Amino acid sequence: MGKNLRLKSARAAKDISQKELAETVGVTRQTINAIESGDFNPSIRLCIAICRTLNKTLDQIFWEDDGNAE
Amino acid sequence: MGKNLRLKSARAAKDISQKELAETVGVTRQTINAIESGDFNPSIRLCIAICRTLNKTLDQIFWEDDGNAE
DNA sequence: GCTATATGTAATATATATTTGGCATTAGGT
DNA sequence: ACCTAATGCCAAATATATATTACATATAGC
Repeated sequence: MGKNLRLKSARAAKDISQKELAETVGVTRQTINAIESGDFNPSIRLCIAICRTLNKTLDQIFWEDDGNAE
Repeated sequence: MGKNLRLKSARAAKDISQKELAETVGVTRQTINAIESGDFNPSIRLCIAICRTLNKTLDQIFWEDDGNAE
């Protein structure tokens, strides 16, 4: 499963650590780390919470196969 | 938790039954029913599979809080 | 009235997301 | 050299998504 580099990048763009993001959305750091690593398959509500924190939408962070131009 | 009427509506627009959608995305009918009923919190991969089947994006079916004009 | 399809819902079982706790590495500051 | 923050990863425990089976209702066609 591929890494989620868009998540990692959006988090970096806001200068938020994995730990901070995790606390903000109410999960543990390991969960955020696993999502970025592509190790699993988070729930939609968690995805929505992450996107809100990073000021992105679901399509921008989790949708695949379209135009993901940098 | 609110019902997902956008999902129900998108499915109706393609004239696909809960059972057909379930088989297409590889889950059971009860799972699709529970998502439409808002009873739980599906995984992002399942959401993506549903959206692909219905020719919609994540934002169109699962994103909340923006402009959802009918 | 009978049969078939579509839907809503419930109980129990299984798979997996998520937590907890821990260890290792890297980079920065003192 | 030491300390701290940030990250990657791992094993075991817990919470919850999902499967399985089943029952009920409504509608449509025969």
